[in-house]
Amino acid sequence: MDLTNSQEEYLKTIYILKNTKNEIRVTEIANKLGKTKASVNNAINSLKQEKLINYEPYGQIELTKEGESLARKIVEANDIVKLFLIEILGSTEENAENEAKAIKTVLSDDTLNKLARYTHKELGLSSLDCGYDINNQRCIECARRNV
Amino acid sequence: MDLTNSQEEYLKTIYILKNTKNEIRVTEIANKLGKTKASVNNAINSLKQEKLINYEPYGQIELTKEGESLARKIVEANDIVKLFLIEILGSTEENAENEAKAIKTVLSDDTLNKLARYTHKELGLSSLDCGYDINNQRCIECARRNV
DNA sequence: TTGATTTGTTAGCTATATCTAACATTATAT
DNA sequence: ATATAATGTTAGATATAGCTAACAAATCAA
Repeated sequence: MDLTNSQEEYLKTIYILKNTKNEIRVTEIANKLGKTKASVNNAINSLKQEKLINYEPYGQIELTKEGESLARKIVEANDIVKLFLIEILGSTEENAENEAKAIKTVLSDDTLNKLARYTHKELGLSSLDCGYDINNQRCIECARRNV
Repeated sequence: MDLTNSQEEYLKTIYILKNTKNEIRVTEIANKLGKTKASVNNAINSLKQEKLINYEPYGQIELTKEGESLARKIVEANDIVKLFLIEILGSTEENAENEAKAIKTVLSDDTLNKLARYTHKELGLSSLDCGYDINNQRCIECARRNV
């Protein structure tokens, strides 16, 4: 039931595009990820099979409830790693983006939570331990500041 | 010329076994990595093709100069990530081992250096910035403490 | 409204990485 | 010295993830 890196990448992209455009096109995903339309087609069919998106040929791409929640988690994991790389280690935005993408797929929820809490604390966003939990409610402070 | 994750994993294992045993057997690698002997066979042939190991059927596995240096780097990257996960985030040894393995393959040299320096500094192993560089000489303090 | 352009799909190929099963070689023990 | 066990190899299958090229459907413009 676990997604492959590739599937996560596609799901993340769909989620992000959903929040900026009203229509998602296969071509758009392909361009964004630097893949061919054929590859995207394969990918969305595999996501459909996993019931993470609804899709009919030539139709709209829609995230299912499960797909949406999984995507949210993936994006959030990405943000956690990126924040750490940029703010704590001093990586560049571009570098952080690339590496976060790859790293987030291999970290356990527990590690992600630890990393988020550590980073928040170091940055003074929370006093001691914000109790961040990627699967549940985010700490109020973190939510307010969107970190 | 870049190795795949899988190749890195095999190379790392060979390097580590070399330092503990005088003989490396295909079966041993297979057990250590939880793969079949057939898979190991494929892998060592691909490493041979990359000139990272010397190997003749039924013979000894030997790291070439290039293989040895690459392996050293992989192991060191692994240690950097593991140290951070355990000492800074408080992960368990087991968890850190698993995640470090996966993470190290995607981090740039630059990020690894930053992570090492950050961890060393936080742990008080170095005063300010130990100047750790995975490709060159390690800082004297780090080398002495083997971190 | 119809032809051109854009968008999406399908078929078939490639490469990596795994597996199982069968076979070959080497080592061991009596 | 030879049978058995351990070790190593090969062949062939599967799955993922990508590609190109050819085709199909939808959209747009004249």
